[in-house]
Amino acid sequence: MTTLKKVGRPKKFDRDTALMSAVNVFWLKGFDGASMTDLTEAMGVNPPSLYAEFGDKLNLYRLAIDRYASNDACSPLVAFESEPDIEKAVRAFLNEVIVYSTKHSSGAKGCFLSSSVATSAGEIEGVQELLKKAIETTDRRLAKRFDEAKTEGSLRKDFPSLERARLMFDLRQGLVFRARAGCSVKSMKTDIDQRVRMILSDQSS
Amino acid sequence: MTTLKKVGRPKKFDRDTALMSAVNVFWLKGFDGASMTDLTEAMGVNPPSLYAEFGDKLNLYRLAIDRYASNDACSPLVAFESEPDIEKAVRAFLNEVIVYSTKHSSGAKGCFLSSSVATSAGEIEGVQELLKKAIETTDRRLAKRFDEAKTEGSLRKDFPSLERARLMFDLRQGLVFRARAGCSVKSMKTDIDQRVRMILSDQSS
DNA sequence: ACAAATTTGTAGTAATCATTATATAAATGT
DNA sequence: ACATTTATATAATGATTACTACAAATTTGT
Repeated sequence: MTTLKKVGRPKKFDRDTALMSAVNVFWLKGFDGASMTDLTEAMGVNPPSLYAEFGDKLNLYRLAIDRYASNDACSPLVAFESEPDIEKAVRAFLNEVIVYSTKHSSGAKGCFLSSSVATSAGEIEGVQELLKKAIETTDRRLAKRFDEAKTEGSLRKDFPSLERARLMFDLRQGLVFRARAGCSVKSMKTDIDQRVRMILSDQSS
Repeated sequence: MTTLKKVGRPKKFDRDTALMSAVNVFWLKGFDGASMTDLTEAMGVNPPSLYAEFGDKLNLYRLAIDRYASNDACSPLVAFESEPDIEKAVRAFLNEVIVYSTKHSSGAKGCFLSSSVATSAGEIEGVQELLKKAIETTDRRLAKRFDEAKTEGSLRKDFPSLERARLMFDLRQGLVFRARAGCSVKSMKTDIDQRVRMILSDQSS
């Protein structure tokens, strides 16, 4: 039984959907640019309910970051992990980064963490730590896929998984920054083939 | 004659130094996070004088972005351009990006454009265009140095200057993002040698 | 010395901000 | 049926926001 009857008037909103709406508002406008009015309207939650459920604005922001950062379904990562062929997987990752950062349904460009949260890392307590953790987690998640390709035999034994994971992730920042700046999909896609080769290249030479 | 006597009470501030102080405040706090009180205090300019000199907050922001983006003395670029040996030049660029984004005198981490301005590109009119222009200008400025190395003979004739310029710039975004998230200098420096080789590598194989 | 011009410093404006007090509505338990 | 519990809706709170009116201060020109 997941739905156990509770006393009192039932909530009008779903916690997780409301939180994702908050992510979209913060993504589009940033922490300081997003007003509580923006948030309550987008989330469909009245101020008193919002404060009861999520605490104050800062706490809601931290929860939004955490929700976004711990999203296993992040499409570029999923694309990278679900494609069996490692070369196609790397290509799918880069492709999906471009699609994701230019065509998100909320209208926000780039990536919530690197295009919006980064700004508040200088001032808002706790944000920098959340960001750092998200980066390290993603580095490891990317490296894991490379490690699997190594044990499976499609990548050579001395392939530097973590180093190339960081490379992929850093290239990603470039793409999302360009997306936020309004660069065209076409202009960003021109370098993909070359970058796939680089990421998988043997640099012992 | 640069200093011509003007009637009226003289200004107490230097326009350009005040503008650079504004850059630092916006860099640290973002557009919405920076209050006019923050700005007037840091710039040493009273509100009426500020409005007379720079217009409203939005116009000051645009001027600050323009001042920062058109700074020929950007230390990573200068390092890249002034080192004669192309391999050392690439290494100097990456090194300087790390130093710049972690040790800036204002206390702000990362890069003003990618760590702060990017947030406002979603909402504030004109910012996205300024960003895009800055990216394209930097891409070309980096490519120019590669072209010079080609004509001078230290890089092969078919070296793809603009493609590698974009690569360098995108890798830079990764570094400044990590810096903003509080990653250590040491952790970021580990990949430099490998990345230098990649940027200069021959990918015809 | 005095008028004209321009900036400074202070104190204010109206609007918006995050947050909360109050009252009403909708569920369950007995 | 009625008390208890929880969430809702509205409106108000004090603080802060961007911005400006006003008077004093400091320069040049005559």
